[in-house]
Amino acid sequence: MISTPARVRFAPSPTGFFHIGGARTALFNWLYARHTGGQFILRIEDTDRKRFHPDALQDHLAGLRWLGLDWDEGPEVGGDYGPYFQSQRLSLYQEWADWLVEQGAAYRCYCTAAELSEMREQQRAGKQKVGYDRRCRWLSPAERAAREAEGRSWVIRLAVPLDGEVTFHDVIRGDITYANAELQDAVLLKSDGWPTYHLANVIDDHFMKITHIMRGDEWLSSVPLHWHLYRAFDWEPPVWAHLPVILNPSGKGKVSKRAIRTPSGATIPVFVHEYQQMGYLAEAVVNFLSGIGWALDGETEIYDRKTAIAAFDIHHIQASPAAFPAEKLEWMNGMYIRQMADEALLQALLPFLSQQLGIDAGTLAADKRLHLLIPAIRERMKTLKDAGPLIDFIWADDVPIPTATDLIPRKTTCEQTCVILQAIIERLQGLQEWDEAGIETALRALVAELGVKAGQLFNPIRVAVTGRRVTPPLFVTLAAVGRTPTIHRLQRALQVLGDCGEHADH
RNA sequence: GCCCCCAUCGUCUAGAGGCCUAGGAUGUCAGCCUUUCAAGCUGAAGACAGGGGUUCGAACCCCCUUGGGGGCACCA
Repeated sequence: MISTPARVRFAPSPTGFFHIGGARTALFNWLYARHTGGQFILRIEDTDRKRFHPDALQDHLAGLRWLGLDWDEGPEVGGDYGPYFQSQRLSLYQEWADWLVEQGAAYRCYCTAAELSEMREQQRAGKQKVGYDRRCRWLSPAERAAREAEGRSWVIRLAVPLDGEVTFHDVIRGDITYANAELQDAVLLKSDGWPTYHLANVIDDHFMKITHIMRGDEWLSSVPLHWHLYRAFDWEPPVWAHLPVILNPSGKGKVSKRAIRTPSGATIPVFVHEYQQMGYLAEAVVNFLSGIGWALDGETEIYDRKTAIAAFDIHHIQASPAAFPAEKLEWMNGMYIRQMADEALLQALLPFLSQQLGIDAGTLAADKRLHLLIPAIRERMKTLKDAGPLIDFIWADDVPIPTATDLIPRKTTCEQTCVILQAIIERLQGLQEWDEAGIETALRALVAELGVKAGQLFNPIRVAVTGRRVTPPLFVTLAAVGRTPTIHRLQRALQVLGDCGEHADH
C-alpha cells in the first residue's frame, strides 16, 4: 500500500500520569507514522496551570520510552517545528487570537466567573438551555471601551455562526453534521493570557504541519468548533480520526482515571507505569493495546510491532467503544514470557526477584539455582511478579513444617508413606551427582522397585521439602534446594508422621 | 435535558450485499497429557439488539425503536 508520509502527534496534558487509554492513542498514532514513513510528534499541552502535576511529564516520557514509542520531534529530541511545549508558545496563541478579534471572528468577553455562574443559575431555574448567552458579543464599541477603562479582565471567545450547520469528515465515522445553533462561543484565550485547548491545538497542528489528528472520541463534539477556527484562519484542517473510547471491562462506562473495575469487583490499575511495575512486558502491552479497536487480520493474535506497522490501516479502526479486555492481557503477557529466551527472562526477572526476595540483583544473577529454575517456572507465570512466590522457598532459611495430612498421599497409609520416605532418604543420600537428571533417574527407579504410583512417592517429597503442595517440577526443585536441606527436611517429615497410629485412617 | 457517536459470542475482534449453516482469540466447561500447579493438545457451549424497508439476495445499505457511550468549563 502506498501512503504519503503522515505527521501525527500525541499531545498529552501533564495533569496526571500516563494512562493506559492514552497509551493506546499514542500507539495508534505511532503505528500510523511508522506505517507511512512519517513523523510521530510529541507535544505537551501544558496550558492548564491549575491542574499541572510536576511528575506527569516525566511519567509520560518514561512510559512512551518503555513502550518503545519513540518520537521524532518533541521534548528532549527537539525538531524543526518547536517549541513542543505549549507553555512556550504563548505569544503565538495571543497573536492569532488578537488577529481573530481584528477579523471579527472572535471577541473579547468581560464576564466574570461570578456573572457566568449566575447566568447559568438563572437558565437552569427558567428551564432554559444552559450556555453562554453571548452578552459580550453584542457590546457596542463604547460599552467595550467602558469596560476596558474599568480595567476589567477579559477572555477571547469565538463568534460562531448563529445558524446554518457544519459538516466535517472523520475517517473512522464518515460525515458528521452539527447545527451551529448547538455550538457555544467557546473561550479561546483565558483571562490570564493562556490559550484553551481549542485554540492551542488548532494553531499548533497547523504550524507543526500535522496531517492527521488521531485522538480519543471524547473530542468529537468539539470538532465543529475547531472546524470554524480553521475556516476563520483560512487554514486547511488535518484529517480527523476519532478513536473509540475504552470502557470498563464490564462495558459500563468509560475507564476511569484512577482504576479499572472488573465485573468481579476487582480493580486493575490504569497507569502505564503500573503495568510496568506489575510485571507486564512492554511488547505484550503494545501487542495487546493494538488489538483494541483494530485487528491485524482477524486471525492472528500474537504479532510483533514490525508486523503491526506493516499492516496498520487507519481505515480499519473500529468506531464502536471497546471494553478493556483485561483477561486477554494476562494471557498475552504469559505468551510473551513463554517465548522469551532464558537469559532475557532472567534479566527481566532480576529487579522483581531482587525486591521480592530481598536479595541483591547481582547476587541473584550469579546464583546457579536461579538459572536452573527459570525454564521450570516460565510457563507458570503470567507476569514477571509471579516468579518470586513460585520459588522463594529456595532462598528461605527454612520452610513451613508440613502437616501429616499434606504429607500422606491419597489412598496411601501413614505407614506406607513412612516406608517410602525412608527409602527416598537412603536413595538420595547415596546419589553420586546431585543434579536434576540424577535425581529423576534414582527416584523413578525407586517408584518401580517399590511398586507404588509415581504420585505416592513424589508428592510427599514435594510437601516435605518445600512445605507446599504446589511447586515447580520436583526434580529441578530438589536440585536447586540442594542435598543437605532436602535430606534434612525429609527426615523432619518422617518425624512429623511419627507414631502412625494417629493417622491410621488416612 | 439537549447534541453527537456507536451496536457481531460474557469480552476483544474478522466480516466493505452473495465466499456466513457468521471465522479467530480470550474467558468458561469437558477430555487427554501428567509428580503438584501450570503449559500444551483436543473438543463443547456461546453472537449478527428488535422491527420495518431497499434488493433476486442483507451481519453488511436506509428508517424507526431500544440499548450503550461521549460531549455540553476561563480542563484538556
